[in-house]
Amino acid sequence: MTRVSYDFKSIQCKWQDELAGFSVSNAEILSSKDACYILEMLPYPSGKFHMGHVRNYTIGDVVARRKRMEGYKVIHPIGWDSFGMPAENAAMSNGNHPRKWTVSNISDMAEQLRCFGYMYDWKREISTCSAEYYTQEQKIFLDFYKLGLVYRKRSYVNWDPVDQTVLANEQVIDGRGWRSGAVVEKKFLEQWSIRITAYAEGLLAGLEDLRGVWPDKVLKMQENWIGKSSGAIVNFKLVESDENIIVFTTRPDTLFGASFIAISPDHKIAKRLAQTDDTVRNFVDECSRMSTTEEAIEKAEKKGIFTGLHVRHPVMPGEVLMVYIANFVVIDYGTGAVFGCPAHDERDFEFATKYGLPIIPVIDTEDPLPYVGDGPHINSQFLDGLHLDEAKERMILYIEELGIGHRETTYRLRDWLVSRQRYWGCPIPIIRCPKCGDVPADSPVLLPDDVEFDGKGNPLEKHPTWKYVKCPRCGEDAIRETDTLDTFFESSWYFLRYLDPQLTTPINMEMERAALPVDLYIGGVEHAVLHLLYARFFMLALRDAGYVSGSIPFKALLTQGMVTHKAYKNNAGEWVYPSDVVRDANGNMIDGSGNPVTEYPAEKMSKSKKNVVSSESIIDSHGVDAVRLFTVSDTPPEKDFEWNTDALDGAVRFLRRVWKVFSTLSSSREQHGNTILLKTTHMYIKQISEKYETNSLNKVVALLREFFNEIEDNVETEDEGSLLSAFETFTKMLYPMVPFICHEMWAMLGHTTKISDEPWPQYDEKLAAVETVTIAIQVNGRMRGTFTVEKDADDELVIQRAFEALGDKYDRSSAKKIFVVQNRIVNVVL
RNA sequence: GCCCUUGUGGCGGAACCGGUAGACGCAGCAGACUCAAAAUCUGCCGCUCUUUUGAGCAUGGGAGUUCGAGUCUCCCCGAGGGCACCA
Repeated sequence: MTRVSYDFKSIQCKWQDELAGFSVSNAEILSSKDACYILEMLPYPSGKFHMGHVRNYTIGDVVARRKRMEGYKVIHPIGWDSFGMPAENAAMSNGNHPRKWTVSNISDMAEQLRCFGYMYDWKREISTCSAEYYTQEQKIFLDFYKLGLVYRKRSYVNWDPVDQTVLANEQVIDGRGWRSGAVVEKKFLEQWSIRITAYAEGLLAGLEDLRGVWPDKVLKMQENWIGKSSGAIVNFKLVESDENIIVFTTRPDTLFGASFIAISPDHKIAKRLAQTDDTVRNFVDECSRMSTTEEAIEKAEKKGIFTGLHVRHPVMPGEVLMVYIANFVVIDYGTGAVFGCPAHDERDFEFATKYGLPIIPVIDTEDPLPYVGDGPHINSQFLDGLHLDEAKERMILYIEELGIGHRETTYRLRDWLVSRQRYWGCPIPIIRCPKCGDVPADSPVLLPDDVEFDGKGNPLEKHPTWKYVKCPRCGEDAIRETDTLDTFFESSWYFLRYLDPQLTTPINMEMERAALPVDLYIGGVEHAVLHLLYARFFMLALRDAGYVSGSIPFKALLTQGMVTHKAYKNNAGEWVYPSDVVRDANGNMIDGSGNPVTEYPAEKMSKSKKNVVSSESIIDSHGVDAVRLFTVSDTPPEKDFEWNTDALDGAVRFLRRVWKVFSTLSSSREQHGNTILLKTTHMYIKQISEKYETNSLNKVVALLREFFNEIEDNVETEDEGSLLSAFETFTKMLYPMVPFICHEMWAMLGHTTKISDEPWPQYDEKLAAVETVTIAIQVNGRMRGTFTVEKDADDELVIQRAFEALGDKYDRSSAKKIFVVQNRIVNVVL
């Protein structure tokens, strides 16, 4: 065998093209029953390929390569989420057109992906900013429109003052824009929305199908986001007029404890009063100025103002309740009005105490008020003595009987606001005609290229000609909608487009039946309620629009953790690159100029903290295989991964050792009898396959290293053929993680076929079986030694051997009881 | 405030269904090779006492169930995440 040293650079060069991709045609997929769709969240082409990408795509590639060896027709596509703000911002700062900027970034990033040896089907590549993609999306949009799932209305919306656009609820995190981080303002604007709330129940039910295959955390987050609550609607009649105040409650059982009504400052009655009453107007204005950030809400005092109005108690004739406008009642949940039951609600209690309102207990309890738990009802006429669930039920039936209310379920989920006042997005294909109203565009709406970026407003709005069109219905002058779609719209269905990216209709349904749901979807957990909720909604809506047959986009989900690194700051308050931190003579950390440095705990890699590691420099110094191996070693995929250059060195060291053993192998395949390594090999095939199956890649690496240690230990003693055979099996199982070195070794071992075409190793149950086991001996539950015995030996023999091993110190006759767990333990109780 | 997850050596992490805690690595220590260093190889490596042998203590803390608990139950503490004037 050739004895050249491990030179990762030449190996990378040699196999780059070989590894760059595998294509499986639709014909192959449709004719076989073994499609396996492995997908990683598509990247935004920022131009920067960071360690988060490396981790995400390495995990996906390892899984895809192994599935392919297992004989599946693997669909493993890649594409570009290429609409969005950064391209437009770049255009504003350097005058480069967003398309040019985007295309050039895509080519840079595609090159990086090739460098890492990721196996993609490049024939399926898509870019969401291409007309082929977004014009198909417009068809979907219009079909949703026809189904009544799209509407335009004026309402309070989240306005991001930095990105100069509105945002969906899901995109506001702690009162700030998800991308810009700016405090979101409330504006009353006319915007396009998607009726995702129509699918609230379906989205909730769909979570049940994903239990066990999606992380519990994600299911829980979506469940909370949808926020179903059941209760009742109750009408309270105003004393002063014929009007009603409609209230939603989850506690109709406490209706007899009602002592006031509170309406939102944005409630129509509050607004009407504000027109004539200065005190009310001042109060309403004050509330609208109130910040909606978390901290502000935390601190805000419960405040209210009496309207002068009263309502009749719906179930206690003769009783009258005062109506307040209160700052804690929000307009966009329930009906924007509540009844206050201070005895059994903390907020109502605070309010009632402040304004001297009655506190009427209706649940018998020893606990101090407010008491929100269950208990027998009191002061509640026909509910007296009943507990929570039954009391609720009886009250709902009662108000339904009286015709003053009904059972009601509400959701926290809001409709998805999808219009954005930006250029670089999919144009909303609607034409606004003064005569006909909103009319669907009769042909695809292309983004014009000749636009100006001066940073003020939407360039489409200011384009001299683009928006002026004739109405497709009446032929009169009309204008195009100049808003574009939220970019989450594109990522909500791209996994369907990969199945047939050139098709002249949006989705190839035959392929959808064959390939969906995606078998494994890999990406960051930050999309738990954004992208992952929208994609689930899309499947439901697309099914109703006749585009797909299934309802689940992703069968299994793996949310990988962040890549983190320690950060360092010097005494001047500047962040310092980890590589610039050294230790002085006293062992204290200092930077290059000798300033003392403080270490900060590992955090997500970010340029501003200088704790980034560039993928280019690291593959240059350590090689792609080592980086790939390292990123799947040690840490489970779903946990945060702390970058550690020493451990990366360890990965290189391991590959060198592998190479060293490889270069001493003989080409002889002659084997002499039943060897130790044969059994070892089968045991490891079994274990490693199992760990791959659950995507426990860190455990796969540990087992591969154990297996290799065994091979290495037997280099001198095993016959050449057995050694070679064990090593080849090892190489096949190592290959999905480090494809470059494995391709090279496989070829040099004299194979004319490629390792990527090898079938996954199978094990023989008999050979993989353990023959002897080590049994632990305990006396009164304390470890007192071990002994070995053949597997499945009967208890009597095991007990005998245990006492032999214990020696003279213990006598069997003095044992009160002896517990034997087969193949594991003997516990002698004295 | 509510909900969820989580806590194991100096570090990342293993440990099937309650049955030998610490696999596999990283760091560290000692030795071999070397003029020396690096690389490589060999050995050690939870803590305390002990000459070896061994004994005791150890999975955030405290109780409990059990022959036996990292694993199950209850209480408390810490960390991370989600939601939030949600009626």
